[in-house]
Amino acid sequence: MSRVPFKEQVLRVREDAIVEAVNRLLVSKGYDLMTVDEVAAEAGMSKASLYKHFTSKEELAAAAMVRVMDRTLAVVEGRRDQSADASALEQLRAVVRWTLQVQLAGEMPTLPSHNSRLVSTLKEHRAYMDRLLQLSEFLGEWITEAQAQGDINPDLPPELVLFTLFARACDPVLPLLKAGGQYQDDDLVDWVCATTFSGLTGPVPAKARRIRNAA
Amino acid sequence: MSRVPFKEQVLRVREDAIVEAVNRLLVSKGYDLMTVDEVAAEAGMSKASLYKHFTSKEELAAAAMVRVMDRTLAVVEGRRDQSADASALEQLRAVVRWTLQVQLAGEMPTLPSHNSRLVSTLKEHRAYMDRLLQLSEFLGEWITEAQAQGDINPDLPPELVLFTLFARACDPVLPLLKAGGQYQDDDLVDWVCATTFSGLTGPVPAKARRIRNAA
DNA sequence: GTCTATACCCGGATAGAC
DNA sequence: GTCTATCCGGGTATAGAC
Repeated sequence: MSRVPFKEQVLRVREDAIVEAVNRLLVSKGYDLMTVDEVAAEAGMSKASLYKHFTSKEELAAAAMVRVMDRTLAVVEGRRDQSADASALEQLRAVVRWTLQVQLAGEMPTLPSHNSRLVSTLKEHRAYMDRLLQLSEFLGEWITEAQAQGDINPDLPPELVLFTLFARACDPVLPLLKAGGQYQDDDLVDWVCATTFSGLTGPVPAKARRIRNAA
Repeated sequence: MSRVPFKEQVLRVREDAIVEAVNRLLVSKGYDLMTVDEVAAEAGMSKASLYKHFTSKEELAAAAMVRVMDRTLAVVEGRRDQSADASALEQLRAVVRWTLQVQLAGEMPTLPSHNSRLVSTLKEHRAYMDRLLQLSEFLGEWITEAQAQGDINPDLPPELVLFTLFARACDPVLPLLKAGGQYQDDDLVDWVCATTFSGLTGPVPAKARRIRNAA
């Protein structure tokens, strides 16, 4: 077996602690209000040490996004291999469900789209862009398959479907309802998942359809 | 007729210019990256003068939100009075369409939900909260009516429906697709509106339903 | 590589003359 | 009420000793 130098292991552990802290802070305060001092404090080191691992605040954010991308890719690839009998629509629905659960668990980081420095850092970031493209391809296959089977509206551009699914990762509806505090997490996930695929109208029972069409 | 003092007219005009500038900057850079210096420059006055009208950056943001609320309330009340024959669902759909168009036109301001100072300023802000509640009541009536008629899924909490509609005002799908630049604005509005009410599955033609249910 | 201390800058808010 | 000039907190990033 190949020996991993002890020093590198320590390095990895510390960097994991940093990225973990960034993730927590991105969730709780958002990128702009997150300070590098806080990250260092949460990760248990000084700010200067932190800057030896990551060269800028933008790089910290990118690392957190890489981490969540890896988690997502693991889920997607897992379902590819082990639930290959599921329909494309079911696969997509399962991924959305998982995304909503991660968000409810307070583990889904998001970044402000307005910050142009941050956006360009991400666009240059190989590790991040590779994973983003990889994920888009996986989902894209399921999307076109579901459209071919008529499970997703074939008139919609696949791009729009993809973005709509991505958008569930930062859907404001979930935190708003959770803040109200009068619903079970599972119900929230069910409802948002249902509206994503079936809309507010909902899956129309045959009876209601007849009545409405008659009107 | 009651005479409006000239000085007050000037005041109003200048404050309109300020709020207009804030709106533009909120759209283009977002709250965090918007600086009060920029607002003053765009409004054509010095920062110190600006602070005579609005006492803080948060108040500026609140004023912009009041403005967009007023625009929205005008649309809603207009449809109430002049399109009273439309179904509740049609009314809601029309409001969503209008919202999406405003967003595409680059006139829809949004605020970061993470900033707790900002959030508490808004919660204390009478003018803003009054309008928010008023709008929620108007939409709430249409929502329960549409649910009673079976046009909106009655199993969904009205709250969730309301939040889902509100969320269209800051839907990231629209700007993402617009950035791609290969679709007409009208199509984008149609598609997002369709997915909001009918979901990604889309309005299911009877034929497809039979085929799928048989499988 | 880790720390303490600090340079440097930017942005919100204000002082004080007019 | 408007301006110029300034304060001051806080944030990113770095210097330099260990």
